[in-house]
Amino acid sequence: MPRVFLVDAFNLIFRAYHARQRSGAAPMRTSRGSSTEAIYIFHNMIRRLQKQYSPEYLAAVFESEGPTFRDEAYAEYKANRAETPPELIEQIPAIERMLGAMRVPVLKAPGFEADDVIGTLARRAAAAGLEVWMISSDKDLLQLVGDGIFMLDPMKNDTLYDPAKVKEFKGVPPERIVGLLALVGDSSDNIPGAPGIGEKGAVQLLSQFGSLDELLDQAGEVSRKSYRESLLNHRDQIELSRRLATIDTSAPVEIDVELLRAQPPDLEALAAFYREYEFLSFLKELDLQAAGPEAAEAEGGEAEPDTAIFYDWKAAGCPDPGKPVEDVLLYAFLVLADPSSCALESLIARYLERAPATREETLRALARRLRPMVTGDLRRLYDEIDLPLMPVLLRMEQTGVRIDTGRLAALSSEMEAALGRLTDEIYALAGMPFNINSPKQLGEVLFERLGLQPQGKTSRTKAYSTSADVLESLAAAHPIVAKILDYRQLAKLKGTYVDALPQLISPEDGRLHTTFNPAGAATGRLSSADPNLQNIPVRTELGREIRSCFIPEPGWMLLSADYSQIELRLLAHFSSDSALLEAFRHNEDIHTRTASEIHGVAPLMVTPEMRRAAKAVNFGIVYGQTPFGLSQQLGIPVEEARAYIARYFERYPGVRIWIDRTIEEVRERGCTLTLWGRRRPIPDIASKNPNARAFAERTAVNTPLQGTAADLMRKAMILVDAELRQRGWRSRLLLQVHDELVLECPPEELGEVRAMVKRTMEGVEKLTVPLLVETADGPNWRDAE
DNA sequence: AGCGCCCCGTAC
DNA sequence: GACGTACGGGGCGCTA
Repeated sequence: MPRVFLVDAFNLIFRAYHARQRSGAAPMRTSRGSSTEAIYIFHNMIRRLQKQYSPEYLAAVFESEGPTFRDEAYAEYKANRAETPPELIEQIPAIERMLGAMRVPVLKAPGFEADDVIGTLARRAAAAGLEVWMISSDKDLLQLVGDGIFMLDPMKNDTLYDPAKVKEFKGVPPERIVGLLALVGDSSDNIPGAPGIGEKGAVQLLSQFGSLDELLDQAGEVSRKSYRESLLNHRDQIELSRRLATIDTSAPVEIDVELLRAQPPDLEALAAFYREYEFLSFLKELDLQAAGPEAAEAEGGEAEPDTAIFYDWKAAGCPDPGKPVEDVLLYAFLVLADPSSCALESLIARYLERAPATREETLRALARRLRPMVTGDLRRLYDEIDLPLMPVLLRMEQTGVRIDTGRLAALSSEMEAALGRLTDEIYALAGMPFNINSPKQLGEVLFERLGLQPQGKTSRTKAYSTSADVLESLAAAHPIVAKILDYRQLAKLKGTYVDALPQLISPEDGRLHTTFNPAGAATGRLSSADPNLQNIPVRTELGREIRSCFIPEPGWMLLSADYSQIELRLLAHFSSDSALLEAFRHNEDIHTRTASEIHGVAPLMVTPEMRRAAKAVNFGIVYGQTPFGLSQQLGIPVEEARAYIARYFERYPGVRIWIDRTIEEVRERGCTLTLWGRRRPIPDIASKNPNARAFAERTAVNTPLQGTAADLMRKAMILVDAELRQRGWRSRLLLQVHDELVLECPPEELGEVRAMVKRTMEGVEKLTVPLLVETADGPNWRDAE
């Protein structure tokens, strides 16, 4: 069906202009000093919409000058609105001229706002059988959505609103948006609404009573007193608010939709415009287009007729196997190894003179800049690991994982009740109610009201610390403390997992789909978000209850396979320390072995407490732990911790040597390297700030271990996925949690898949110590550990 | 109201 | 200050 795009010009110019100001971007001016920022932004937005969606009809709708019917109805209308910056106003005539050159019609109607013009045209075009997309970030327009009318919000990642999306976003369907606005009001338009009724209350009332009229008629029956009185006492004000919020769909716009049909630009006028406003890259592009395709290609460096350029695979989907692919995100991550620097905005700022008009051009330009930097080891990593991993990740994301929602809901109710009880008890012990979730209020209650001994202030704001280890040390001093610790754990697990996860379940297939970011961690680990499925609880009993809600397809099994002690094995490999090598070659329990070494007793004489301390030391070595850190961890004096660490290095001298050598090499080279040559720059290694330098040194030690483990796992995932597919098995990868893979398997495949996964993961690379993979399976994730 | 920072707490 | 890598929830202050 042909589409009509109605662009809410001023709304978008205003929003995009402010977004750019806030981002701190340098102001854009011509050499004569006139501002061109808004012109440039809007130009790019229109070009992008044209390229990306190729609408058959397109028009830009502007506000007309002078008062509208709303000003006549309500003198205070928009009285709160801040003055529009004059330099933005100045650019509007140029924008209209530019649209002329682009042959995009400009519409306005005196006495009406852009919303009314858009509404009128939208209804008319939809009635004529066209599909209408309103391009805007104005929530008021959502009232028009439905019956062939959609809204696209370019400021929100091109979110496209249909009636279901409106309901999801605002809590009410499009036909109740006006009611919602009338109740809630709008401070920026100075629409008063119903005092004391906020968005939540309004959604609840409208869902209960239906329309605004029904609500007003039955206002006496509203149960909450404050709402009832607000509705009864402010009826006139609510009616006025409704009138102001309602878009007029019968504005006098005497224009035939056919006149909005998309046309090619007036190239000469556009070139003149670009010249005048000094948009030189666009001017050059026009010249090249005029000179023909060969010239355009020569200008672009090597030919890319065939190559797909990616940044985000979720938008674009999987290319055919064998098709050349350049992924700008992967390139950037190999070069920079810093997740935040790999954001598109940040890459543009770092590598391009100015942002190209379209996303496609941006990616092309970035690929051209980054390509020559991905050579040698980095090129091999790209070709053999990072790129082949992408389809695997995409499949895992698309598959998702099944959740036992009933069990999760039951857990939520139990936890709710327990939290209620704890809250009462805590208030009673405190002698007053307060917000237990607020560290500030909690600190005041504990350390001022109840007089407990503060353990120190938090680093930045110098507030009382209420962290778990502080509270644990105070548990004996007052009975409230243990209750607060219980409350914290329950509130955390309930809020972060039990209540959050069901909301993210896809209505399409009832499964939970995460997003894996291949450039999410500086070491080369993956990260997982929305939801993060890499930090599902496991340590406490309640946490494991949550884990047990992750379940396979009915009748199938979950299979978990995890690398045992991968980082310590890599430490053995890198350091060649003979005791460490021997321990792993004999497949000893490494923590018991370390305890035995440190205390000079036979492994059989190692007590659980000795093993616990040794385990902390082993972990600490990998993280570059200090005596202070270990003393905190184990609750022992610093001197004792220092002695432990010293004993460790006496028994594993190769480790000491490797750590020193590694730091030295990073100092010379400026970066760390994994086994495959993935680089991470460590600029602070030469810092004069001792703190920064110490941090850099710990990073320098940790990154080769963590990063090599991450690379191993990436390779293993590619191999496991390939084998599953090649064998035509139905078993599939679901999750990766750094050293663990989770799959779901039909029962008849379980045995073979388990053996294959173990063999593949263990055999992924030949090291001087064996890699050991432990597998387990069960009817849920908890029981597959 | 939306955003960002902070504190805190999950995971490996 | 003090243990590496992440994500995210709630509080809270800032800006608009």
